[in-house]
Amino acid sequence: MDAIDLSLLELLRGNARLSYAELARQVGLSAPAVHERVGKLEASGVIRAYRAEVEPEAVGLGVTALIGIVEDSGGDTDDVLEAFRRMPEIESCYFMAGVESFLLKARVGTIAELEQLIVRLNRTPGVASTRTSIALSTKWENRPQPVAPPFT
Amino acid sequence: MDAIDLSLLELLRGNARLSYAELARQVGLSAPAVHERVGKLEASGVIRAYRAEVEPEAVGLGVTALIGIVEDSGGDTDDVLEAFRRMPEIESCYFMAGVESFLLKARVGTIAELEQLIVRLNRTPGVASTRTSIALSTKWENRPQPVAPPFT
DNA sequence: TACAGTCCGTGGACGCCATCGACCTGAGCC
DNA sequence: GGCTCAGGTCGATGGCGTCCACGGACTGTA
Repeated sequence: MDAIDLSLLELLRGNARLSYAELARQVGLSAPAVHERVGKLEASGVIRAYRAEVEPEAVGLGVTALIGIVEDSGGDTDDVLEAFRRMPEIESCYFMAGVESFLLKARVGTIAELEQLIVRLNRTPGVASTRTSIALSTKWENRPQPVAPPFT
Repeated sequence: MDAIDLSLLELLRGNARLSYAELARQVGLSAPAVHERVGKLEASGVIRAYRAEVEPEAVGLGVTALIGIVEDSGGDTDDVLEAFRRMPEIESCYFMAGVESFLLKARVGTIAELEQLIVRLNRTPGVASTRTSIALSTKWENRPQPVAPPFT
């Protein structure tokens, strides 16, 4: 993991569909060299995936909500997590410090669907309570940090 | 925007580096047809970007925090937003319903950097107070919803 | 019905790209 | 020195991206 790897990561975070030839030109190596470096970054898990970022409204997911979850004292955290994992509306799941053990980001089409999701969450064994905040608009999301910090 | 477009979106959300030829095979069209459809999805803004998803720890960003912002009654929301936009640590920014006008997701390298970020946020004109929760671990993030809902 | 226009696809062509193997070079180590 | 290995370049080749000409389905109009 050197400066060239960091440039590659930055380029691919900006546009994941750049060709190896183009990446090679940008970092000043040959295409096969870049191919091998990117392959290693993928294999070692530094690059987790390549994703197209889709406008949520365009696929009928206009409602974004952030939901804090307070866990039941008796519940099994793994079971709760597994239940969350089975709910496709939950796009992100963070295990938090604080009273609320989890913070979920969910995306649904309508407020009615959000209501159903909250009901399902409250019924989930191990969940003591939920606290939902609705996002009126997403100013930006998953913005790549422009420069990677100095590296060891 | 028909069923084929939705399949293309789903395929590209799963792997943004699929070739047009491969996409064409999956949806049963020719490569040029897919090329044109994807081009239109990009032009119309349905596809916002293609991003490589990078393991944050691997680039020295091991600390994730979610920060709620209460706005000053006198402040200008646009100015506050602009100030946030200039802080690269802020990866996502939602405008919320509720007492806290914004929810920010920030990623930094160390707790010390988080402290500096919070100080900067509290000093920002228009910000009345902040409430920071630290994510101990990210269970998952930006998971693509498996199937797009029925479409009009 | 006939006709023209539009949309959206296919197939062919051509140049660039991905990818493989062979080879080169410098660093580290006996 | 000479071995080994990591990591690069170069050259070849098959597949891919992309442009263009063409054609069928649908629609509105005479």
